[in-house]
Amino acid sequence: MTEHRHTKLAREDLVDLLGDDEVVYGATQIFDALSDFTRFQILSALSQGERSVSELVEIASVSQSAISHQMRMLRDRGLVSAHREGQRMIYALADEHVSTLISVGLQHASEAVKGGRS
Amino acid sequence: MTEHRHTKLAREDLVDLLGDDEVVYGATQIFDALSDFTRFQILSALSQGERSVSELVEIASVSQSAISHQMRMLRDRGLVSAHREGQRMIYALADEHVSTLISVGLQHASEAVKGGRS
DNA sequence: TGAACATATGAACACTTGCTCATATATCGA
DNA sequence: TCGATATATGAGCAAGTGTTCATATGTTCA
Repeated sequence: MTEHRHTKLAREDLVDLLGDDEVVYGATQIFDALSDFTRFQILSALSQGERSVSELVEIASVSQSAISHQMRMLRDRGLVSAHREGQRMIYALADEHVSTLISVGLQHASEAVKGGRS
Repeated sequence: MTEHRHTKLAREDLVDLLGDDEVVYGATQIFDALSDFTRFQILSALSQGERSVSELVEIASVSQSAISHQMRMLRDRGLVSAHREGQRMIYALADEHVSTLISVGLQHASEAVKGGRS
């Protein structure tokens, strides 16, 4: 396991990363994962703990098939990990950054929505 | 102007926000803005300072029309603001959260990519 | 006013996406 | 092994997306 516990990036390092198309593409991929309502709900739930597929079906209110398809994508992108427990497949977040992103995204949205609500 | 300078959210507040579909949808919208390669480049550039449309055309290597279309979307979502300076339109980030998200996204991607490169 | 420059807009199109339906695979208990 | 339960997979489709091309609007300077 690599050690990388929320070390803040210097501005110059950030600019370096921006010059690397592969890194930039990778960044867009994680944002893409969070850009869909269903996937956001899945990842938010996982950010609070492991969940089985059937639990996620309940949480996201979509079909079991839809959840499975989404989980495959999230697994392919390395955002979640899975292990079997009896008949159930248990999914967990595989990337600590996702939680941070969810938190910042929600904070942004709640401030944006506050303005529009009396 | 509302004061909201990076106050960290308590876990309970986060769970509250997750229950609000409107807030969740708003969060997915900002992630959607960052999920496209062109828009990510635009927003990264703006996170380092104001830019005109023609500058963004250079940075993102797409047509002027493509940039204008994207800027309209970013304006509609309240992520950028614009003002005119002579013949130029100058765009700027309108949301401080975007910079944070870009930074975390790049950090995630650089760690992910590091593994795949010798 | 008219040419040159900067940006915006609308239509059209290839491509992608998230879903459903049907079905396959995997595991458990009797 | 059989039926029940849990999850995965593939095909197909309606809806959405990002781009380009052509053109419109806006601004400056002579």
